[in-house]
Amino acid sequence: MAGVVGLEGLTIGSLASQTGMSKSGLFGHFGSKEALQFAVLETVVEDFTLKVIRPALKEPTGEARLRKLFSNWMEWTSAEEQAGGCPLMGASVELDARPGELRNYLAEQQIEWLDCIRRMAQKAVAEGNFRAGLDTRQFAFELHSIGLGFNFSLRLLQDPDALKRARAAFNSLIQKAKS
Amino acid sequence: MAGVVGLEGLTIGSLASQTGMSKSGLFGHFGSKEALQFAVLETVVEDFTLKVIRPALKEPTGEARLRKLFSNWMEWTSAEEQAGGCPLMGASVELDARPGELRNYLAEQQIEWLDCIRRMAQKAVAEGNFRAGLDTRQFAFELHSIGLGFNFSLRLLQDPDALKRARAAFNSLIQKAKS
DNA sequence: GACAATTTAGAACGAACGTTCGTATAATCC
DNA sequence: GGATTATACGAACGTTCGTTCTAAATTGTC
Repeated sequence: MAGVVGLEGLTIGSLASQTGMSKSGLFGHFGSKEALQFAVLETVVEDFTLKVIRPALKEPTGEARLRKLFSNWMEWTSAEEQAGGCPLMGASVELDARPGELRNYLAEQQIEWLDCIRRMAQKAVAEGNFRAGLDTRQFAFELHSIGLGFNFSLRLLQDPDALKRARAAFNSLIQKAKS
Repeated sequence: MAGVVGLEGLTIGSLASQTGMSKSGLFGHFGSKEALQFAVLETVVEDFTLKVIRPALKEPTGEARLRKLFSNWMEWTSAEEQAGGCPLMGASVELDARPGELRNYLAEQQIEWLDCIRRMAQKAVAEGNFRAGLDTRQFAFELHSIGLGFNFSLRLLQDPDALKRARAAFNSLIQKAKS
C-alpha cells in the first residue's frame, strides 16, 4: 500500500480495513502514524537486504557478485508484490524534502546501499578484474542511476524493453570498469 | 509546494493561505483538486520546455545541443525554487501506480522527453559525430537515468559531489556514443 | 455611470484524518 | 485458578479534507 500511495498517503483507516482490523486496534501497535511509517520503512529495508544483498554475498567476490546483486535488484524492483515500484525509490522522492527521523533513516540506508556497491566494485579492482584507479563511488552512482531509470521505465512508462535497457546499461558499465 | 509534499499532499487550504486567498476563492479557479493538480503539472511541463529544451534548440545540432540540454536540465533540477527536486521526477514516482488522467498526461510528456533526447542523439549520428548504428533509445534511457541519479544524490543524500558525478557519467556516455 | 461578468469571501457540508478513551476478550504468569 | 498483561474493539474527539452554496466585491464594457 505504501508503495502505491506513498508513506504519507498510507492511511491507518484503510490499512486497518485491508487487514480486517479495527482502526484503534491497529493503531495500538504503533502509537503514531510516524512510527507506522518507520516500521514500514524498516520492513522494506529488511526485505531488500534479505532478497537483494544477502544472496549476492554468496557469490564469489568481484564481477560475479556485482552481476548477482544487479539481477537480484532488478527482480526485486519489478516484483509483482511491489505494486508501486521499488518502495525505497518511492520513499526517496517522497521524503527528500521533508526533514525528520524518517528521512534521516532512509538517507542513512541509501548511503549504506551505495557504499555496498562501492565495496563490491573495490573488491573487483583489488582482484584485477576492474581496472586499477577506477572511481568506485562514481561506479556506484552510475549503477544506482540505472536502477532508477529501470524503475521509471518499467513503472511509469510501462516500457516492455525496460529490463533489456537496464541490462544493456549495466553491461556497458561493467565493460567500462574493465578498460 | 507540490514538489515538497507531492501532488496529493498539496492541499487547497494550505495553498490558499500561502497565496493569501480564501479556500473557496482559490478553489473556484479550478473546480476540483484533480484539475488543480493537472494545472500544476501543465505549468511544470511548460516551465521545463521553456528553460531546458527551448534554449538547447538554439545550439547547433548534435553533441553541442545535447550538452546544452544536459546542463540546462541539471540547472533546472537543482534550482532553488524547485524545493523538492525535479517535480516531474517526483510526480513520476507518485503517479506511477495511480491510473488516471494525470498519470496518462505525465507518461505522455515523459515519453516525449525521452524521444526528444533520442532525436537529438539521432541527429548526432546522422552528422557522423556519434557512431553509426548507435541505439539512440538506449542512449536516451541512460541519459535520463543519469538525471534521476543526480536528483537522488542531490536531494536525498545532499551529496556535494552530485553534479560532478552526473557530469562524469554524462561525459562517458557521450564518449561511448562516439566509439 | 449603469450593467453584466468575473472573481473573491464566508459559512457550512459530509467524510475522513490521526488520536484518545474505556472496556472486553485472550494470553501469560505465579 | 486468580491476578496480570497483551491485544483488539467501538465510540468519540477535534481537525482538516475537498466541495458546495450564496452573497459581496471587483472588473470590464457600452
